[in-house]
Amino acid sequence: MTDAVPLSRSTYRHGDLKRALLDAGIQLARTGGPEAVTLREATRRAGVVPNAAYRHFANRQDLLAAVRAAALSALAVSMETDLAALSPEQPPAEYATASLRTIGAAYLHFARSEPGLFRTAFAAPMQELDGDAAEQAGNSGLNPFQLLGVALDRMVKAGLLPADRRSAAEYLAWSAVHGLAMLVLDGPLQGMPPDQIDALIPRLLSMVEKGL
Amino acid sequence: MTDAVPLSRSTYRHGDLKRALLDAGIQLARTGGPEAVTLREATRRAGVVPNAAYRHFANRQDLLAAVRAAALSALAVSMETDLAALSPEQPPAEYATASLRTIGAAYLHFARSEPGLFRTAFAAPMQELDGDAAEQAGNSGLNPFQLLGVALDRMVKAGLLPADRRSAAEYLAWSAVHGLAMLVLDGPLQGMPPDQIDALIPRLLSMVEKGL
DNA sequence: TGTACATCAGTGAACGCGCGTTCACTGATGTAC
DNA sequence: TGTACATCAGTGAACGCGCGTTCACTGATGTAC
Repeated sequence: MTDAVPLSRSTYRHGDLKRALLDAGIQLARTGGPEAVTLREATRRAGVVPNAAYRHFANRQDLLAAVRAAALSALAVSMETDLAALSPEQPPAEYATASLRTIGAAYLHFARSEPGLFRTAFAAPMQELDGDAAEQAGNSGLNPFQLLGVALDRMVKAGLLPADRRSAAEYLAWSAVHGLAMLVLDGPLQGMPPDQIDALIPRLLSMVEKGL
Repeated sequence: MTDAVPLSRSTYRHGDLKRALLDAGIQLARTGGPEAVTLREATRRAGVVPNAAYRHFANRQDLLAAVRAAALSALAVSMETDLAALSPEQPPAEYATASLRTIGAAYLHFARSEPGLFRTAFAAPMQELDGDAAEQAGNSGLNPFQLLGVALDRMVKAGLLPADRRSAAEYLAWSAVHGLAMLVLDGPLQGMPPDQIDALIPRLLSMVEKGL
């Protein structure tokens, strides 16, 4: 994705096949989830012969990893956008809870509006959860997991979360929203009417907030 | 699975190919999850030609559905076993919380000890969540979802859960445990050391208990 | 400014794989007489 | 009790599918002189 010299080596034969394959992969993931991301279909869409992909990706897994990174980045950006709409001027306690709820709501909104990307992002181990994997990050340079961490830190600072419960709190909050997302997307709650899901979300976020 | 006359039509040619295919399917699911449940491999293991499966299952989906039902039933039985170890004599409040925690713990234990079956059970819509789909049920005749409902009812009766929060509370509790299970099994938390997960579980269950 | 050359992105053809599913069949079993 | 027959569980062979991946190639581009 981010080469050392991204511009100098543009337009050669196809122009930018790597980018084209990645874009095709993202589209495939949007529509059909991770299983739909195949080298043959991606090259087909890029108007290129199947094995041409091997000039830019080691194999199918490699392309899939790039798509996954893009999906995670998209989620991070989406979270940041919603967070930016919050006023940091408000009382710390309100700001902290609003941050946490915004993160959770953005997560679930992403899951519902981009189910294919969501499934692609989270159907496999995430590299360097805490590290600085730039490809997964949003504009701030933080990935979704790290953004959640920031929100939880605010909760502690605001006195809403005891410091001794801060550790690993990410995983608890994450579990709750992730579980609902999966139940609704892939699981037994697939048939649930959207407005019933809408009603569930604030209740779930309240549970996390109070239960942490 | 449960024919009207299950014994009368046994041993014919193969003996009980339907059962053999189902068993093979369950083993495949245990090892490789739902994707591993294929007609060809199931028939191979049953020592039979591939298309013989069509005498007993309409197609691959049909076999998979049977395997899924068996997986759900296994989870229900596991929950019931743990619940049976509880003493109903104890104070209602304790009994209720213990029931709820036992359900959650059993769910997570099943997910971790039988990841393939777990993924098979919950990677698709569950038929008749509230209905009496006997194939998914444990010995009590209740499926996992219904067992959770019973535990929540006890919470209400014990005065630990306000009645106006009872509705749809299943989905909130379920989301939390399901999320952790998925993160650990298929998701970004795959690499987490088991004892760290062990430590997380009671905290998650507390969160649900307090947050509901 | 022009020419020879090396690079390497994309081609063309082919592999082997395992899958689900359909077809016409055969022969052991259960049953009617 | 014995025999003819119908049933239908399992056979054998074959289909088409899409996939990932490897091989030797070619020809447009960038570069060195």
